[in-house]
Amino acid sequence: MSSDALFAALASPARRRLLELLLREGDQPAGRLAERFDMSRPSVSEHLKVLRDAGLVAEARRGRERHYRLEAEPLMSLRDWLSPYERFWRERLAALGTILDEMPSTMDEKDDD
Amino acid sequence: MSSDALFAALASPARRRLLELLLREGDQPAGRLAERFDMSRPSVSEHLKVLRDAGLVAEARRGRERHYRLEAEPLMSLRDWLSPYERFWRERLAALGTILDEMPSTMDEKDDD
DNA sequence: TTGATAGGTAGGATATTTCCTACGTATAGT
DNA sequence: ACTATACGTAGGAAATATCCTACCTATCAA
Repeated sequence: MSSDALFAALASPARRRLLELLLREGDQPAGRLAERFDMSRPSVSEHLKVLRDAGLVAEARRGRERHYRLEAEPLMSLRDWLSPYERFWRERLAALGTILDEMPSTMDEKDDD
Repeated sequence: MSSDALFAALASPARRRLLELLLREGDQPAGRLAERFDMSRPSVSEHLKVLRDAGLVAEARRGRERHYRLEAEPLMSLRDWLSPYERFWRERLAALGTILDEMPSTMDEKDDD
């Protein structure tokens, strides 16, 4: 409902890395995820909690392990949030193109970057 | 370059609101933006600084005013960040569709939630 | 030049985040 | 039943974020 939790969850590099690991390597138990981090296991566990609260991951208990899986749905609301900005961006690009089209053609120099 | 500053900038509701104001109402001087907030003008000014540092807004000095405008380009890197998750999301949706297709057709009950 | 306006910066109080080391709970294996 | 493993939670230290009230600078207008 509130996108605040979503944006806040994504603000931490550690949490974005967790999402990326789940995306690229699939579901994993918490411990296996934690191994990859320089930080303590409980800290990773807390980051997982933030992601859980934001609906970005879900856990499934398998024996004494807890397997986490990516839940991408909330990210689709991020895409929705983004889209008017994308429209804005495209309009600016289009306007820039028009300006360039209207420029004297004698201005053809090489541009490198 | 680093997306950390971008995500961090978007983490604050006040800053997202600033972006939205610039998107929907166009360029505005800092003071006019600040009027809309419950917080003090210097606080808004600091939020604008964070947005500036993230490349999300640019200022143009006009007399004693500073007009801010939206710079949507960094948000396009957010879209890029998002896209693999969107692909993931679509694949899950497709998989769900397949499962539903393979279900016995006798299972058509109403579901409410 | 003097005064008013626009808006940034400094310093500080308070809240929040991030990380840690214990510690608790549940499951698996013996 | 006992021990080890997996993993969360508690409590707290330290860093960072958020907000405030001064305060400073630059421009405009008389």
